[in-house]
Amino acid sequence: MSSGNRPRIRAAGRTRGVPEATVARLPVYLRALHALADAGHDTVSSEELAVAAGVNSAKLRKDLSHLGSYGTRGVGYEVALLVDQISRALGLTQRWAVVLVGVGNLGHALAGYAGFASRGFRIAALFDADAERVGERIAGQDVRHIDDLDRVVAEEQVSIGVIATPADAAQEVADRLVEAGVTSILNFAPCVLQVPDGVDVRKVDLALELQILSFHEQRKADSAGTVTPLPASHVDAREVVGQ
Amino acid sequence: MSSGNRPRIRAAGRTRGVPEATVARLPVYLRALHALADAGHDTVSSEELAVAAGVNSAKLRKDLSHLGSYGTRGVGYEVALLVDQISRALGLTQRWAVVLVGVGNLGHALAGYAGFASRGFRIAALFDADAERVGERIAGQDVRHIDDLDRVVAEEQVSIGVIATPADAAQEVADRLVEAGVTSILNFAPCVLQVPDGVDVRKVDLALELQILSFHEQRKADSAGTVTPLPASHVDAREVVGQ
DNA sequence: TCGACTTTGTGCAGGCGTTCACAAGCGGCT
DNA sequence: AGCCGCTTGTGAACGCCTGCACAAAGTCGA
Repeated sequence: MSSGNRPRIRAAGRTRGVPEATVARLPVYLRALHALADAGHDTVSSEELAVAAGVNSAKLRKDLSHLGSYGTRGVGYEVALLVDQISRALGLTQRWAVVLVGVGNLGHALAGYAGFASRGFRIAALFDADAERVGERIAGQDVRHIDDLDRVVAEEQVSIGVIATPADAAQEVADRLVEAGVTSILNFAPCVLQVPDGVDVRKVDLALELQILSFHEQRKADSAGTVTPLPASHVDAREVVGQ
Repeated sequence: MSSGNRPRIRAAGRTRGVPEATVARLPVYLRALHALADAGHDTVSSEELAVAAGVNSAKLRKDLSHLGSYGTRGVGYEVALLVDQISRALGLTQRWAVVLVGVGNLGHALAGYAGFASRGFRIAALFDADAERVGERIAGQDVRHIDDLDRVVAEEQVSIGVIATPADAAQEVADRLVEAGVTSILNFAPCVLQVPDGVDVRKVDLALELQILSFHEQRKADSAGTVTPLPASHVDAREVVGQ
């Protein structure tokens, strides 16, 4: 996880005590619920929603129980209510302002990614260190120079930063983001970032995922070779969907 | 999880018994080792490498112990040897052929992403269903029509497919990939894929990561509000780096 | 050659997450 | 009104992962 290994913090707040693993699945449930709502469903059972989200129904129910009791026994969950509750738990009732640093290949794509806007995030500004790129217009935004970062973050109440620079620039960008007041960073650069306590970092490493797939591919090839020479005969029953 | 929750498979093969959580970290170690090698380091201690990879040193040693005993007590690990062993474990001694389906905003960026090539993956072909896009030249490759998928996968021995299409097209693309013989899929479309047993799916959801950050941001804001009105006073000591 | 120091590899305990299985609760039908 | 069937919410068991702490094993210097 992934992921959740550190003890979750029992801080004061409505959503305290929600396990990290659950938090990571809430967006998936939310997406499935939106799809169900669009399809005209009014209520949904844990079994149906679990299938749509690709998880076990018991896990789903336990996840939802961390947010409260919003189901009706014998009936299921009201889709609209659940959308509202999960959105609230995830903090999506407000529209977060995000800055994106690095408008190279990947940064370009991220700037134009519709999924951000549709899920409650607003790209407040694009930055790059390359003077050549400053002023370029991408997805309705002018690319600004990284030196303007402090001002924009303060003016636009930005708390989330996205790093899409080359790896060798990522740490410096992270430092500047933190100094400007950003407290959450999504890092696409293939490197480990050092940040002070209180700053959350999540990383997305495109090549890393492929390398994990490579591991399993090799394993399949090995076992196919040792067990039986047929290529697609005995591959084992697995999925890795969960991340 | 992310991640590793299903029981790992004890299949016949050299790398059996490597926990999923360990597999997910091996690429990180590998990257750190490459950086150390470039910096001229010949050997490295578990403590040094752990810092570079952002993990606990005991965890690192236990991870490496799953691959075998490649360290020297009192000295550390030989960088070159470790690179070799991890590469072998991950199946990176061969160069995997990958097909990329969907050359929209994100697909474009992925096609040009240098990190794939530098880590042992070769993009064998680009595909799109839009006739408008077929023939377009991206990163030295001609975009082909999705109907050519079967032929290319067979000819080029492709076992890994990357989906970068809109969500509503992803399932059909996945079906066609599987039918063509692909056994590992990296899915960038924001939806859950149904695939037969024996096919591995990993998903990367850009908006999902932001939503997780949103959750923690809200929690910080809540606790800052309830504990003390100062904005950046008491944010709790956390990192989420691990994923 | 011997002793001191350094670092690996691992046994073990604790915590988190997943899953099973079932009691509790709600709606609908008679 | 009462019963039946369905679904939620959760107690409990199990397994994986993490991190501590230490013995084993190697190097370096005298």
